[in-house]
Amino acid sequence: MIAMTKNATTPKERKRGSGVKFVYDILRDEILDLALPPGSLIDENQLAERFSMSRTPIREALVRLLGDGLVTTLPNRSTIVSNIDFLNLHTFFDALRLMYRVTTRLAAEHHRADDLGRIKARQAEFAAAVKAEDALAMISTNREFHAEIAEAGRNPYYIGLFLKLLDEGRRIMRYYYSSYADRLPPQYVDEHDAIIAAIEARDVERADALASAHADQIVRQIQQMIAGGSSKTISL
Amino acid sequence: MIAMTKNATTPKERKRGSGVKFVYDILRDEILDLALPPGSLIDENQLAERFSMSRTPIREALVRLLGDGLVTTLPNRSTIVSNIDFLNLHTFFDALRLMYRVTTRLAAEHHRADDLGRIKARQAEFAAAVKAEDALAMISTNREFHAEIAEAGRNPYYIGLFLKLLDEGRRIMRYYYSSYADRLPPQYVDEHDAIIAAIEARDVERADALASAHADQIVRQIQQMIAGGSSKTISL
DNA sequence: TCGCATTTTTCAGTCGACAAGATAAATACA
DNA sequence: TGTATTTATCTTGTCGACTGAAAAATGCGA
Repeated sequence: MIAMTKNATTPKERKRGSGVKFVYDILRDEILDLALPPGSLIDENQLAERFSMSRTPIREALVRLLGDGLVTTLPNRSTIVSNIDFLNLHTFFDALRLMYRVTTRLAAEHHRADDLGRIKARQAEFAAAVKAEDALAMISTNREFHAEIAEAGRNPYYIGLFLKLLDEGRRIMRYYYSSYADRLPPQYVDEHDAIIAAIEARDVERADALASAHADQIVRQIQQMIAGGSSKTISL
Repeated sequence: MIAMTKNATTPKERKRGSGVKFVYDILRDEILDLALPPGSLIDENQLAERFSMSRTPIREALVRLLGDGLVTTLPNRSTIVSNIDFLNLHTFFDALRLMYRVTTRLAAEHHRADDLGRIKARQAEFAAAVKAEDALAMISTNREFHAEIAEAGRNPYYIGLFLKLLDEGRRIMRYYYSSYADRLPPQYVDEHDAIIAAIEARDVERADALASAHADQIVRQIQQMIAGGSSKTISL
């Protein structure tokens, strides 16, 4: 039997219509955290029992995950957690870099007064994670920081792709993540600050350049992790 | 009662597992062709009867369309065909332009021998549509042409977003499309040829520039359609 | 011991039914 | 006659069961 660890799962009753979102969110999280590693078999009956609900809402959640590309279904056979395409990681990096740039550009162009506050709040959270040397928190707060910037850019198409990429990045990082205190480059905090300043000054070109450099940094770090990492030892 | 026009729908039996894809494809097509205009109510029971199958596969198809953003569901109430966000069309144009550029760039960089053949085949189809002054065919063959280029670029993230944008474009064009022979700028054919040449020569920068200009052309034409079009008279 | 055909088992795809929200209709009341 | 409240209807969300297709298990002959 596979992992399929914990946990509670409300023994009580759920509100009508909430069931799907409930299992979707949980499964999605478990996939991105590699609690369900790529290739894991996903059994509908098992999930139905685990969440103590019928197969129907489970199925709907799986269809959504399919749409996100997080699971793959073999026709008439089991559905599995999608594999990470390690051979084509460069396409991922390329798209990630472009989205970093484009969203930051647009934020510099279109941000409104209250956007800055939210962005700075995310940056504070990120700084706290760096200070605490909590790499996992870094990943997630970094995501929120850049997602907030993307929101300020107000292009739903870019936002959608960017979020997808950031999530896939989370999965990749997890994969190559061995120890807690790998290397935590604190210059990220400064780079974030510089990006914020450029956005605030509405300096589109500078924002672009900074985001580009920042993206290169991050991509490089991930590539280092991949190259040097003891890999596949998923701690925690 | 709403439109929900034609048609046959296989009276015979379907193969197991094909049901969902079947209704998904048809509904998707009808939405993009505005046979189901934005805001249309989508009734599961009605569809179930129309396709003579249970509500379950219908439902799954709708969930997929939801993932594509083509339909919207009001909780516990009906699902409707998603509206076109006319107020933010500029975000659409912006993303479309970028994807035109990026995919063409990558095609120039990464295309392989047999890619050119496929691309040229699509271009031939496009030229035929132009010659026939069939604007609807132009839209669809133009889509296939650029989709083929995107495939040659081999970045699944860009391909995904680009296809989504091209489909949304089809819907928008349909919306503002009044007469068959609006204006059919034949220079598109030449522009396509130039793009092909640049890709073949692996001249990335030239391919980028040409794609950029081409995108601007197309965007401009759509904007003209919107501005001058008698609008909302959806013929055919 | 191995390869192939056959049976068994498992699980995805589909179905019909029921129950809970929500809306529209009907009724009561001021 | 207009507004509030109850009732009826309609539709979605969920359920349990059935069916069939593919994989695993079994049997058999070389």
